[in-house]
Amino acid sequence: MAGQTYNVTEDKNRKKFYVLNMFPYPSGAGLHVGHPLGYIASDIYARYKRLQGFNVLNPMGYDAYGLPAEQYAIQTGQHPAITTEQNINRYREQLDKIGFSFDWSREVRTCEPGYYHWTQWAFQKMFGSFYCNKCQSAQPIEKLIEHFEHEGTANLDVAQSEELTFSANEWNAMSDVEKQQVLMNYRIAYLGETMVNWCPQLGTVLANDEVVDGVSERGGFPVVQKRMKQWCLRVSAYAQRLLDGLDTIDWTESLKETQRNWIGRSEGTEMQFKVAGSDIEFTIFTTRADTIFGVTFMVLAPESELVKQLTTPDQQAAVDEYLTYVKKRTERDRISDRKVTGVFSGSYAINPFTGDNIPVWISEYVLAGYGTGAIMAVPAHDSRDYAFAKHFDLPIIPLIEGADVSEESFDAKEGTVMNSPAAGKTALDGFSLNGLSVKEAIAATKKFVTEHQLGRVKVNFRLRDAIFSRQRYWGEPFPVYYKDGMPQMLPEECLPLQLPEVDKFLPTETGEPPLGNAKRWAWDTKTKTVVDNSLIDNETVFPLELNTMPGFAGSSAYYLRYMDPHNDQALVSPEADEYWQSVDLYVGGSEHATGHLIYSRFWNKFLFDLGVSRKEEPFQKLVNQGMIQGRSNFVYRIKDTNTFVSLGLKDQYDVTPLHVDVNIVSGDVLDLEAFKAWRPEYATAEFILEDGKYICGWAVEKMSKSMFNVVNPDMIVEKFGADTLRLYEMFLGPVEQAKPWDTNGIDGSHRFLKKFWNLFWNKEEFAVTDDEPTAAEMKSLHKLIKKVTEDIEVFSYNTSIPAFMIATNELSQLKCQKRAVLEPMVVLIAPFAPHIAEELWESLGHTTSVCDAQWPAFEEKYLVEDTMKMMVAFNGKTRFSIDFPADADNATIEAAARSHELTPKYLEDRQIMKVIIVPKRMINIVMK
RNA sequence: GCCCAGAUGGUGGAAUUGGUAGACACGAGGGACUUAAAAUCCCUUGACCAGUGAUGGUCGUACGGGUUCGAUUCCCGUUCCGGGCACCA
Repeated sequence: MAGQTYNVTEDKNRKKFYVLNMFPYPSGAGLHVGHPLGYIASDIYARYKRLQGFNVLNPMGYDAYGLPAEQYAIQTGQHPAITTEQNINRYREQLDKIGFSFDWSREVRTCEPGYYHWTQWAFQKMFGSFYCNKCQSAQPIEKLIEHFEHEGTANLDVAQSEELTFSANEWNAMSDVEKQQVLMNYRIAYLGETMVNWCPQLGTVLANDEVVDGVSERGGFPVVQKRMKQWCLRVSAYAQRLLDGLDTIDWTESLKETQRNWIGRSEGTEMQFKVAGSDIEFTIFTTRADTIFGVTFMVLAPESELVKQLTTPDQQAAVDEYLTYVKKRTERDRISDRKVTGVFSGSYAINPFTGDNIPVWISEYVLAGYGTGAIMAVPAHDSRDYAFAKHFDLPIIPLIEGADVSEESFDAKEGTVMNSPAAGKTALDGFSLNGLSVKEAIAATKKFVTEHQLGRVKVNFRLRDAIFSRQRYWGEPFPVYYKDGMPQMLPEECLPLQLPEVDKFLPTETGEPPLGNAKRWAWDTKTKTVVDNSLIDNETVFPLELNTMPGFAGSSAYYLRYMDPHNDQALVSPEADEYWQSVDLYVGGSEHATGHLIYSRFWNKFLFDLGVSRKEEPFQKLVNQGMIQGRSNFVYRIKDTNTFVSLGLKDQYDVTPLHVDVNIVSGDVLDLEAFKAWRPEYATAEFILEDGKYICGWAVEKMSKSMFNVVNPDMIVEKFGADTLRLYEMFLGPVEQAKPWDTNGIDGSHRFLKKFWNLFWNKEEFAVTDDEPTAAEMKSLHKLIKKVTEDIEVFSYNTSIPAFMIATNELSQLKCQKRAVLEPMVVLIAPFAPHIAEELWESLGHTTSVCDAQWPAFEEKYLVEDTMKMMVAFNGKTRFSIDFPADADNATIEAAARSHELTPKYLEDRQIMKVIIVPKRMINIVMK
């Protein structure tokens, strides 16, 4: 084992297999037993594939940029690079103890210039690209410029922030800065003034997936909406491809569903509404075009630009007051108290189908960021509109036959349409939906709207562009400088732009990001070097970007970098990429479903468009390992005393439950001396015991320091060995499932390994003979091969291990010491318990590593049962069973039946009419 | 509210295609070895009923129905737990 490496090269003579774990953020707390779960599962798979002859890439690295190191730096002044380095060393030490087969020569760290070179490079490429909807691909921005020079915005079908209209002449007449501003509207990485999630406590903006329930995911601080100029990635351009790609990959249905929800495709209609008494026209988006005859009011988002235009002078004061109120509310407020608020704008819109005047309201329940920020409200068939109409006493017109809308709206898309138009009224061009089903009505309305140019069919996505700036120090710097207020990219050959030194990691006094503290953070365009800020003259020396990139930047393409980690000419060479293609098995937590797993799919699709990545989807199969929860222990202190009472007796006293360190509890029995030594205040503790023991209470909680339920893998390895830890983690339950850690059961796994060992070791020496194995021994072996092979393929390791245990028990009873049986068993156990396998392999007289052995193939002939069972059942019950030889013919079966109770008399007595023999397991069915 | 995935002994969980439910392990109880302890090994362990006993019977996979000779498995409905999305029009 010593000195063995698992380093691989692109060996074209062998088939490749790429196994990947989500790389960890090296936190100061080190690994607990939950972290290695996924690594163990994927390591088993990697070792299995290697034994099958695959060239397996199984790399590991560190997602090294992150908030905790920066916050530690702010508190202590310790440079985050130092903290990160220390934590990485600790992680490596812990990982090495568990015996993973990682190719450490390919290790990456996102914070190293050699790595983030390519993060910056990809960002620059995104800046230099736009998204063409027609060819569904990213294209160089030069192509767009060419289009503008010839046609302006005519015949343009591209992803954009706003729909702009200008002619070729207008474009050509623009100044350079104006052109730059226009292009920003189309770039895939763009500087955009948008509403962002601003977290004042963290002093930075956050992406949508970093905000949970209106507070920051890290720290749980309030988040407010703020208009800011930030770098953004046009992820939304890829929405349809991100959705379609899900059908091509082997992920769990629930994870795909989560991504589908997040992408939020919705097919609907955009319709234009004119404003009464003016030539203003505005557009709304609806999925229920069929409800156009039930519209009784319109609603604008408070942030909508239309608010200014549509507010009448006599409503101005009320509207202003409302806008002030809305501005004060944080995201959290809006979620927690969902009260109905709003104000009338004073204007009326005209229903294009009926000509009716409809009041236009303003309310925060309409979101500026989705659709057009304006809706048509149909209170009868939308619960939100219904609540609004009830609150402000607006009319409600039911449109579905039989729907009772006196108490609540009827939101379901079913039923027969009525009142469309209402009796005695006529709509534009005699249009009517009455009598149609809702589905038909939606289709008919879409058709009518398109033909009469009242609007268009439109697909909307909930997926927002990713905000890509963070006001932090410990992240990738943008390779960007500013000239005339417009961002300029550093020349490609000047990358990487290295993170500068600062003396303070906090924002500057003027509120600029931490990089504002850097003294040497200016770009000299002549020498193409970073120079002192004092040299900035805005002619040849310019200020550099002060924001840094977010956490997901470095993790978005690391799987490509592992293919060719030391290449300083390219992110990945075409040769390496051609060989490794994409990740075959990706293992990690499902908490990344809407973050990393969306961003890296987007990032990879962009690189695919560029021709850098050969596969459109980066991760073919994905397995989410479940979280390992902690199992906390409690002691019960009698109030106002230092006396602790055992679990069974606690109800007789008035007690306070207190968390106790699980490491001084064994099988829920407290180690009293260790408890007294645990904390000074317990040194004089007294105990009320039951049966001479102190029994602790327990509960399943998140594994965390504060609950004293963190179990460190190092301790397990020290006590039982890495193989026991590996085996036990797999035996705990299905890999995908969340489950509590319970050290109690670990003895079983440990005992099994000892038993396995004792198949070879007869207390004095390794004893294995070259005798031919018996059929029974071969059967035991081949059943095991089949079971383990199939289980590994579908990742159900927890059922594989019992198979080992059964086989081991069977063979130990057979006093098996046959080489032909034991050698394959060692190979089989090798993925699960590599250390013991390696030692046994050597003891069997092999000079090569067990990794060079071949995974055994099972032979069908040993699997066939020698006896079959015939089951006799009637009245829904199995009555008895008869054994007979497996190769029996019908006469033999009949004879077997007759020799038992299944005689004609038996059948007659029970009024059994007929016996059916079905194939498969030869089960007999007896019918009355 | 919408969507997805679940529910099996005291516990974690097996049963992969509809075919003897509860593999394997933990825990518990009993026993062997031992001066003793540790270690190891063996037996019992879903519930209930009958029997001294071997054993036999009934019930039993959240709940209520259905399909089937036969359902943990398939279908319909209900309850509960977990996850995702959520003023997304």
